[in-house]
Amino acid sequence: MSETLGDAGPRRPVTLDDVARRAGVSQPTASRVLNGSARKVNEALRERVVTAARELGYTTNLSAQAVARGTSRTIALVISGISDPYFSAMAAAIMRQAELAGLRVSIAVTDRRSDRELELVREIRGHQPLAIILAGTGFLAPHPEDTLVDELRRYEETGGRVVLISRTDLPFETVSFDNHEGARQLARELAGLGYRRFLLLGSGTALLGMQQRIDGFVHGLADEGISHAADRILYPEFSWDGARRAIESLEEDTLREVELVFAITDDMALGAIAGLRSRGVSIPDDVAVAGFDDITTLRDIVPSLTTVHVALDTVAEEAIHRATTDGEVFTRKTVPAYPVLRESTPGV
Amino acid sequence: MSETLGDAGPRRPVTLDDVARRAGVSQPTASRVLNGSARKVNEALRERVVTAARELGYTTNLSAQAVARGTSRTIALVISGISDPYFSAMAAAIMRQAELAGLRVSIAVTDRRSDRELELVREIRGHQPLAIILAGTGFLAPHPEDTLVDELRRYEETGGRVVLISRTDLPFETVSFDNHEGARQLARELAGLGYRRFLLLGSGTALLGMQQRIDGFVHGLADEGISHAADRILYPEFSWDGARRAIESLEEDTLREVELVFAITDDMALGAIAGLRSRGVSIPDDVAVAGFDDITTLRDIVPSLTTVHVALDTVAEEAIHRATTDGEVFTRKTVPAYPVLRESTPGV
DNA sequence: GCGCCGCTGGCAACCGCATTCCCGCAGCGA
DNA sequence: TCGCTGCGGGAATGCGGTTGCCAGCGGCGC
Repeated sequence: MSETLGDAGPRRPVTLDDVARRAGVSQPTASRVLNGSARKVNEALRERVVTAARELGYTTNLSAQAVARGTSRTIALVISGISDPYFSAMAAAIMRQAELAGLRVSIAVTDRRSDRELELVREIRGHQPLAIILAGTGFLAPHPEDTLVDELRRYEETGGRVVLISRTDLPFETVSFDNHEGARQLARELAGLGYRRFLLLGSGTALLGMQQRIDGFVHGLADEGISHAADRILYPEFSWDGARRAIESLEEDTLREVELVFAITDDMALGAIAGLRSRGVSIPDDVAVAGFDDITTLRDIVPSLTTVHVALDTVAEEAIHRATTDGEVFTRKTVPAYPVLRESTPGV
Repeated sequence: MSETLGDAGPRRPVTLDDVARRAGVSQPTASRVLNGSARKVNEALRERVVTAARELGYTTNLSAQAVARGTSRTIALVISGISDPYFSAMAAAIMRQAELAGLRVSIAVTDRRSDRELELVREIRGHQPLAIILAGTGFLAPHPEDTLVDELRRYEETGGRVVLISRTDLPFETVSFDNHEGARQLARELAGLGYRRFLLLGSGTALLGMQQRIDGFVHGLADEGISHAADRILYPEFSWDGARRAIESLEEDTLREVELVFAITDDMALGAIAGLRSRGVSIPDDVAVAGFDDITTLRDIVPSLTTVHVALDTVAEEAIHRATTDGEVFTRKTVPAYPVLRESTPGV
């Protein structure tokens, strides 16, 4: 055959037809053998098809399959940023769970731009995945969320499932951490260690989950009879740098009064630490610091960071479960979060 | 119409046909308007089509488009792990460049299992992307690489492009850092700071790029007349924990002689630091430490880590360029890497 | 020995979109 | 006014795979 000499030029990919022909069966039969079908095929034929497929190096054209079936075994994950340790840990957890469920996952990154988020969702809709999981914390301000909601609604109407993680602002299936309770417990533990004068760093951007952490912390302090906490709450830009700058621009007097800084994320806690150090403050001797998220890659920070641990795997599992179980309506589910005390808050 | 009352049950997604019908044009015309076609369409019709599409919330079915066109604007990125800061930074860089080039990127994670890697490549082949970029450091040992090579070859034969990052062991387009030169320059700088007695941490798994870092470092020391360096090279497991354990199980006498530990990755350098600290060694006063990769998320480590900076964006750009430019053969390209001295190596 | 049923393979239609080809039409020059 | 050219719309076909349906075959019961 010309097989032997034809090594140049892009050859056409091997199709199911090729396999069928080589195995001497019809194309539907080959399809039934190679791609999970309910119908049985005679063992001898099955064997021939499998062999032919292997010899030819056949791979199912997943696009064609998706078109024909009208659906795919893929779930789409939308996150804010891939190099953010929180999101990458989340993505890893989701992928782990998805693999267990025999699902592919395709990741899309919004880069924290909500226009991009909308664009991505539209594009994803074009892929007709089984489900869309939105793990990015939504930024309410910039663009009309209704457009996004519309888009997601449309997607749901055509049989897709939408799952939100840590984002209770949209009317879809939601899985989130117990931000309020986690922060509250943390506050109580810290109060138990003798801390009394706190500085809280929230998010300048309106983020529901983040505000819950602030509220929970304040609530926890109130539980312990510390009621003046709400005086010292800052809302800098929601980032490492935002936290650092907030600390750096603090009045000297104000800073001197602070015993402990609680930031709503580990990332911001690190920014706060950087800011504190640039002002010559020693941690934890002068000021203690606590964060939220318990990010693994921060294990090497010195002093080790007191924070609130969130069960990513549980959240991921719940999310995948909701993504794959259709019909039922779960509404909102909350996963526990609990404080982890480390060296950055040794107590007074 | 029944439109008004039919709000229950999965409705069929809006297709191009629906749009065409509503706009009162033929389906090809709608196609030409909505998806980039060479042919022009009358402005009035174009308008009608666009409006109809918007009103109906039409989204191109990308799978169908891929089937019809036989190709897609997607590139597939294969990395070892998503929560590894190095890979997530790499992925972020690739996505940035891809977006500039108007490409989608779908990420697949091997979890460092080479069987999974093979499986993924087969699956990816089924998606018929424009290109496959393999950024994971290959693990040569476990499975016959030829199978992977076969698979990639097949993919190339059907018009796809394969690009490898930091992985010079396979016969495809390759972009990598100048590991050797980067490490060599670092060694020379450190020698210039007065360090003389080094401990090197390599990779127990055979990884070409990683070995180059060791070789380059040794070479650099030799440049400075330090020739006995090769005595103190350890090859622990290629991970944070591997490095930590290697340090912890060091003989007391051996440890006492060490002035500086060079690890082939920042990750391992951190493991080494953890190990050193657990043995009561102060950094950098007793022992200095240097790594490789210059991972951004480690900015908060104290003391800040001396390392070798790699230009991720340049690598990503080169990779995308190779992924999109067909016909030409680029073979192997090297991107510079240069040392960055920080607090972890103050000099003797 | 006949009829019925169940099993399994193949035919053909179909999924949603792109593209080729054909044809009508307007515009232009002669 | 006629013919030619060029543009743009539409019918038909194809992409790779799936699935409803029919037909043929073998097994079984009576």
